[in-house]
Amino acid sequence: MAVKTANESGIAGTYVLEDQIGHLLRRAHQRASAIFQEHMAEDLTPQQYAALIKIRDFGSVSQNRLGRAVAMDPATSQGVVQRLAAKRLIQRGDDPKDRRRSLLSLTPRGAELAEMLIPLGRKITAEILEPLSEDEQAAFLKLLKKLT
Amino acid sequence: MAVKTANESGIAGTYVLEDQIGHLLRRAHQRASAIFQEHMAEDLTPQQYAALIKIRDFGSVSQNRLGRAVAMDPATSQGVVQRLAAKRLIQRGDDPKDRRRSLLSLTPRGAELAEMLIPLGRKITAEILEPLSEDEQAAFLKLLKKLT
DNA sequence: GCTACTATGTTCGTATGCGCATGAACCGCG
DNA sequence: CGCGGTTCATGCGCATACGAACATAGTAGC
Repeated sequence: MAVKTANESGIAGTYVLEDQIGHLLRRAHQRASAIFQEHMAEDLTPQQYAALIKIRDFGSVSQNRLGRAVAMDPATSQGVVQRLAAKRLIQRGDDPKDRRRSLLSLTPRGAELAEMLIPLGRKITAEILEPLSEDEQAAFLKLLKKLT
Repeated sequence: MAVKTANESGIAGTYVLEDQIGHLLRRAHQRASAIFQEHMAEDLTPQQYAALIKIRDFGSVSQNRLGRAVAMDPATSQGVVQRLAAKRLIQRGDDPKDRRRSLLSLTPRGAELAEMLIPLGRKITAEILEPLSEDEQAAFLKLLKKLT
């Protein structure tokens, strides 16, 4: 029964939601987050984990700079930083050179935890990629990076 | 406990957040959403658009079934459906066979809008994939579907 | 026909995620 | 020095996203 009218380009095919990249990316991200939450310790969310690792890499960093590094809006990183601080994993110090900034750094507990969580992060990454072969994983990573 | 040290695989290398799939998927999804919002009409969010298209495909569908079709939690689809109804794009009817359900369907305005938006959806998909060549796009789609 | 299980829609709480606005502080240039 | 533009942190509003808990409504097994 007349499925053709849906078609603007004359020929074109059907429009299948499940074939749209945006939708697929959303679902893949959903699955990745679910796997992450399933295995991560300390009730850390993916974003909290990312922030923790980045602060570890920087040693000491302002909130905005951290946000840019992990691709978070300033308003968003604000909340993430707050929750990490509430968990006593990071602390805020003052920047003597810029009174607007608060310098974030890991607490001893945060530093210790970060080291313990990294191997866990590797396992999670492996599990997310498990449906793909080695070669496919490499190819996928390469293409995904182009879409960032 | 004692997950050995930071390194379960023995050698392993550095741990770069930017190489983790979860993080890359999140960023790619972020970019896709941004491109979508930039071009979509009627202030429709990606999820609202997905729901609209799916209801169009179904003709008439319950809220939970719709949610499963577009990969949304019942609690989440509730909100999306509410906002689409507030925009007068969909309407809720009663299911005579199951008094728990409310059957969703497009309003005339919603149906008309859906037809107009589909070509827009195609353009958006194309723009999101623009950084990739034709071959890469096909390969990426294929791999991405395996991770859903 | 009754009971146990399941399904549906809803509300609550928490966590992103972003646009927009604001106040404070910094910086470059004249 | 001072002024305009920029940066930083924060707040508010809206929209996902999902777990948990609920009341109501079907359904399967006995």
